[in-house]
Amino acid sequence: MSATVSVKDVAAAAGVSVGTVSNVLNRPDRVGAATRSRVEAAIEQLGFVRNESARHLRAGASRTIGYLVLDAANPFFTDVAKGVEEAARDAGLAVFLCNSDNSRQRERDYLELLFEQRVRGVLVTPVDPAGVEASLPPGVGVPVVLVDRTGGEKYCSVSVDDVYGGRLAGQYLAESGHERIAFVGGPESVGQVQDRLAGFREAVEGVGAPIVLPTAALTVAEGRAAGQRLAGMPASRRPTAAFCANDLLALGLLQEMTRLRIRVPEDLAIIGYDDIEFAAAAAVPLTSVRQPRHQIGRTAAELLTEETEAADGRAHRHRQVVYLPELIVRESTITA
Amino acid sequence: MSATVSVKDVAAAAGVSVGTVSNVLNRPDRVGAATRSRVEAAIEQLGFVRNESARHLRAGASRTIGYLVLDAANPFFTDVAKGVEEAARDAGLAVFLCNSDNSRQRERDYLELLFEQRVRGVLVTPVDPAGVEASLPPGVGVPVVLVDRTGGEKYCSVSVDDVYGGRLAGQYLAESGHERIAFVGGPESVGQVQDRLAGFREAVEGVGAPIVLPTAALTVAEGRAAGQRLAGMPASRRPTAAFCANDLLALGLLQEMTRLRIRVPEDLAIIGYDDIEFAAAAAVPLTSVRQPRHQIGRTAAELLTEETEAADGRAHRHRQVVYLPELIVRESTITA
DNA sequence: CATACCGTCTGAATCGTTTCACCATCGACG
DNA sequence: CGTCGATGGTGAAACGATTCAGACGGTATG
Repeated sequence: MSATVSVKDVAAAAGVSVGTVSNVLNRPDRVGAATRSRVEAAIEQLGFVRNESARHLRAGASRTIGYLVLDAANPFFTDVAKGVEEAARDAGLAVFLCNSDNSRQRERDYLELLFEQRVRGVLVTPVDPAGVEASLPPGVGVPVVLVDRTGGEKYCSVSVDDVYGGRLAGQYLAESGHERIAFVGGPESVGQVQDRLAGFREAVEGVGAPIVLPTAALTVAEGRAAGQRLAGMPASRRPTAAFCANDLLALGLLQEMTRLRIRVPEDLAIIGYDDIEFAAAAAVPLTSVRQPRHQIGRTAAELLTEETEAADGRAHRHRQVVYLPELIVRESTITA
Repeated sequence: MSATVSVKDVAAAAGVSVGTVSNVLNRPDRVGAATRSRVEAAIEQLGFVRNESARHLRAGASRTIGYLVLDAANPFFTDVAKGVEEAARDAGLAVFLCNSDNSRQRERDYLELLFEQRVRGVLVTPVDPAGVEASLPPGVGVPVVLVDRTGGEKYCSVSVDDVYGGRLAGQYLAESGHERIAFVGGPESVGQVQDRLAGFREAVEGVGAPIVLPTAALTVAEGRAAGQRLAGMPASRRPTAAFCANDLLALGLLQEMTRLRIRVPEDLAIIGYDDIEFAAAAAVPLTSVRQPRHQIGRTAAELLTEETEAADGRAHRHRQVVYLPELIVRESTITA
């Protein structure tokens, strides 16, 4: 039981050579029917499970890719992951999910682990927009595709134009007549936050600079905290609209407003970002900037397989796919 | 670049034998300082990355575990996963997350993959409570721990007493004076659903049998659908309280009630299950049966490492850890 | 001076699978 | 009857890292 069964054991039990066992496993048609069933019986009976490490050591290529995600608890990423898995499955690959949880250290550790495993390729949403390359030992021969970030010319990437998304939100609020407008989000080190704020700033310029409420993370709890700060402002100077860097923040903010009896959208209009499922499911359904989450995942996985296959032939040109987000208007911003 | 570098290349570059390179990697103290730095320079310069497959083939043990999850989009599981990762990290292990997405087929595929990789151990929340063993090729020597399910005597497991949880919800509603009570959940094949309903049934027996609204899945969308069915009932016969098999359903139900202007909790009290973060963040904060999500994950990972280590020594006795859930009362059931 | 011993390094064997050149058997064909 | 082709099977080499018995100087010990 405890001793693991190898092809050798199977071969002995079936009275054939190891080569034949391997053939049964990989090209059954090359083997006579009688022998084949004898080998198959032995496999079944001994409970043989092929050792990937050995197979892989010989073959050089694995059938697995890794997706290193920034925050597994954020529904945005799990939706992207679903797209990834779908496309990977179509290509006959399996996906290992890893969670860097916003930690540069864990990101590095997991990348190293994935490279050591010689996975077919790696998808990664990097913690630090700039420092991707620092964490990526170059030239291991493992293709890397950036997800939800661009990576210059050095990598394939799939991203969404966050500046444009911020602009969408800003324009909409400005056109709705709001004059005191807040931006809730942080930390600034996150590229997505920077870009969304930049686009937003630009769009609301006409009505004045936005009040920035920085947060320590993109979580529901931080959204609630920002809500308290916002509620603490005198009503005459309090913003009438808030754009949150993601939906988790927006949901937290919304909850806190409800608790403090500040009406949404009458007293405060709220826009989120990502359009996760919980955004529509909130009691005051959330206006949000939608990203094609599923599509992002699919495309990323497709770029990866493309790069993998190109490696065999001639050189591969890195591509940067950029999607445009879309504003989904719901009750949280509609004033009658 | 494309050709991968092996210890042999490093050895050649540093002018030493492969054995020495290996020693630098694994027991640096056995190697002279001068030689060591020469080897390290070569490693750095060639961009050498150790091939896990080879190392592992020789060593027989990997430093990775797998966690095969039922639904990566359900925050409950991502929270459990966080606990798993934490404990695994303490034990020096890395975690690969896999998502069976409620599909028996994918569950089998991923288990096979993990076994083939000879991971140190596997945590799994099985799709089918009964058919775990069917999917688990026995005796591969890879320890398996069941999460959120019990597995008889054959596996270690960490679970929560779902019957008790259902009873908690039922008792609370019955004591609150509700007489027409609904249960929202499904499919019945899911063990968790069965148990929660059983406990619930038992507890509300005194006030009459619950009205069961079956759902096809444990998702927000299905919760909304159930809400429509519920709203379609004549007000005189409509339940005054609903217990949902998980929080996603409850959130969907809540949203639909709000949309249809059925007041929560005045017209309909709602109890969810899991107490995910979004439950507290809902605009009508949700009463919910809380499971120690994080603790479940930690304990599961600890049982796994325990079993792994015991394998070396004498026989291992499987343990079943069962936690008790706790009712968290919030506004969604409080009638003034 | 011979011996023992230490620190350092080498080289070959090993893990389990795949692959490939090669062998045996047999029927068909000229 | 010899030859040719299939067809089905064999066995050893190879993948890359680890490990272990031993080689080689050099120093301390008796």
